[in-house]
Amino acid sequence: MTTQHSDRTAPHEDKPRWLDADQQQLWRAYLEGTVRFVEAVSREHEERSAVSLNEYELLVRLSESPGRTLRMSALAEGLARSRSRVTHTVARMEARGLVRRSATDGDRRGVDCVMTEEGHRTLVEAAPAHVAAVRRFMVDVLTPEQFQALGEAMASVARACREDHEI
Amino acid sequence: MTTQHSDRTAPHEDKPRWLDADQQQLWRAYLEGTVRFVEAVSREHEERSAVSLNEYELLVRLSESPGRTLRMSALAEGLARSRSRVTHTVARMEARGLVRRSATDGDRRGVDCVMTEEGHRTLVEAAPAHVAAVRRFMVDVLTPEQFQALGEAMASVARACREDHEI
DNA sequence: CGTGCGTGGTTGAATGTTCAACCAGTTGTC
DNA sequence: GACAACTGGTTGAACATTCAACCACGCACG
Repeated sequence: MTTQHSDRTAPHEDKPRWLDADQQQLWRAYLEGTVRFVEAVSREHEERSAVSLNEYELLVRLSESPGRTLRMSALAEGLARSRSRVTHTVARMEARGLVRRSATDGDRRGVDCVMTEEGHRTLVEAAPAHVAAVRRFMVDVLTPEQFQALGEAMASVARACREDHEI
Repeated sequence: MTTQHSDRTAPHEDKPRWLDADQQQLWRAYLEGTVRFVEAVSREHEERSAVSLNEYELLVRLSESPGRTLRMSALAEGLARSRSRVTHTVARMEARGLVRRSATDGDRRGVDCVMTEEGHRTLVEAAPAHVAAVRRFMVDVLTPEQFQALGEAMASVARACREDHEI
């Protein structure tokens, strides 16, 4: 693992010094942690479930919405994904019978995405493995205080990103 | 099978209650924060730089290695990406003159990836915008204590994931 | 030696994502 | 009420990633 990081010799000269050494280390830990975490959770989905992590998250959103229904744009916004990506994903899931599309009433531009019974069943089947993975790789390895600090910090980050994007 | 479950009552009924309400909220914040953050930083790269966030991270690894060189497998492991993915990415970057491949000496199976002068120049040009984005969307919106807690928590998560993967 | 197995890396096809162009419907404005 | 600008969504081609099959080399053991 190449976390060799040093001021002593040439190798590091290239990187502008933009955080002090301690901060660098924290930043690296953040990077590695997030990527390994989604990797680990995704792996669980591939191995044990009929839907990918992405699809699972989409189903979760639908399951939480009244009528198990959400507009395409609301889905995209809620998942922080491009509209195009959601269109394609939903198309594939529709072909598998997990969701179904229907016109939004009131606004004829809109399209509602509705979770089917089959989609619901799939979600329920996938949930335990998902939950177990999140526990195993995150919740259970942190103290409650750490988990809370993590959530609060990321809430601030999310807000900053959201604000910037909207402007 | 049109066994309508009670759609209109508790919208949340579907999701097994696997974390208490507060924890749910923290978990959601984590999810949203991480995805919006990479989205925001990526956007900066698309807009202001010649390399994507992925390619940038690869160049950073090389810049930190002696001789600006790393074996393909070391790159893959360090970046937590599949070997295949690194092969393809490096192929594209090689075509653009950012890196170059050469045989590892001592082990004729191995391939070294070397950052070129051009690649180095590109990295140096891209760095300020990258740094600014990370500061703007994360470091500057957190207190030092928050940032530290975040880094430490993710270090634990990373360790848990790594251990699981190796076994 | 030779055979078998593990490692390092590539390949190409299938799959998923992005990007830009587009269509249809809505809203505002004069 | 007509026209421009905006919103919601789709399309298809370009691009990126994954997956499984594969090749070449190294290592161990008979």
